[in-house]
Amino acid sequence: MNLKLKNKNSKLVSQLLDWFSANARDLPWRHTCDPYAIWVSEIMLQQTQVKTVIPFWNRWLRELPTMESAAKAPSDKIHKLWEGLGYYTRVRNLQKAAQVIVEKHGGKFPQKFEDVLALPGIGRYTAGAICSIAFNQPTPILDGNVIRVLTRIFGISENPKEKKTNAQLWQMAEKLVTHAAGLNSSRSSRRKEAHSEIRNSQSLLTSAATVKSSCSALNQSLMELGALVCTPRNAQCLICPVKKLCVAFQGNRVEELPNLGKREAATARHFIAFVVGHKGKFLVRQRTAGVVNAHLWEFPNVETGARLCEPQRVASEFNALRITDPRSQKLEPLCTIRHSITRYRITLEAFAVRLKNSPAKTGGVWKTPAQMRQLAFTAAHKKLASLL
DNA sequence: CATGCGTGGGG
DNA sequence: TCCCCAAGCAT
Repeated sequence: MNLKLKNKNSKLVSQLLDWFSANARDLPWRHTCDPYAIWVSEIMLQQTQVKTVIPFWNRWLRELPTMESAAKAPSDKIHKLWEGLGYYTRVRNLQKAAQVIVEKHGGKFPQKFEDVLALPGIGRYTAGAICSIAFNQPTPILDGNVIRVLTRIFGISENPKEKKTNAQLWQMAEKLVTHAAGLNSSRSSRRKEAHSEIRNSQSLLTSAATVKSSCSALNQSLMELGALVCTPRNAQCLICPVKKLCVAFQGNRVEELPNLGKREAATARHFIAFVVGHKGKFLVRQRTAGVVNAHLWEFPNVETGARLCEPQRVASEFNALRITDPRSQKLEPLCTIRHSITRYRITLEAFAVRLKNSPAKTGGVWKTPAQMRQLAFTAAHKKLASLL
């Protein structure tokens, strides 16, 4: 039994490495061996699709190419570079970690797993990904893709979020990457050199027999298979390199796995926003720390219980903001934006307001469109800003 | 350990 | 249109 499993793992690893050698996508962060650049890609890729990340990663590396530049960049700049990616705590933790690396590690990215794990914004997955991909260490990874791939290959029907099952999956991932470590063609003394060779010469497309960074390649192969073949729906089992070893495929259970519970239903919410213009400037405000979209910019807005149709009620909401004398304004419907944020479906009705009188003191700031382009707006409000 | 955190792609 | 979910982490 034990021998059987070991044999299965061995076959899985070599077939995954072969498949990855021939099918790995040409992604920009696969052209570098700079741990800083790989780290940035891993943070951006958390809960975010590859296709979305590519332009953000290119822009970030162009604007902040080094650890030092990231550590000392202004807050406005890092938020603007992250604008549209979501989960903005990630970018603040990224900068905090860069500052820690500059101050405590001499600006050099740490290689010890425990040191990497201790950095803000880096959990078990990301630490494992960096140590394996950048340093070819046999550190396991377990993300959404790997969970899907492993639950199907091994036919695990328990919910992978349960503590016991989750631990089991981490153990499987560890066994696989440990197997891969034994396949490194170079001896330990040459491993590092060989590793940088493969990344620099872009020899991702070599056969497994010559793979020199097996830990890196194995971990990436699991995620790549999950992204390209072993997908949540319409999995391409017929072209899967490990279909013969896959319990779910052999038992026709692919659609059932992984067994993730059901999601909480979305809740509808309604907001109205005001685009207030006066002498070529517009009133905007920065969201406070500790709320959704903290530190990002937006137009003045309020949540309403339901969709507001009557102009009287909209005017009443605007007056409550005490921006100007109630009689000196003109409200014009601008647009309606629908978007989702976490588990809320939001309808945002926007109104343009042209002030006739001077505005009162408000909690916001007056900015020209050119100034606003330097600031990071929430996705919905960025659409409003683009109308100006 | 459950929950909050964003946004956009794709079926 | 609606829903799932994506290279997770912090609290």
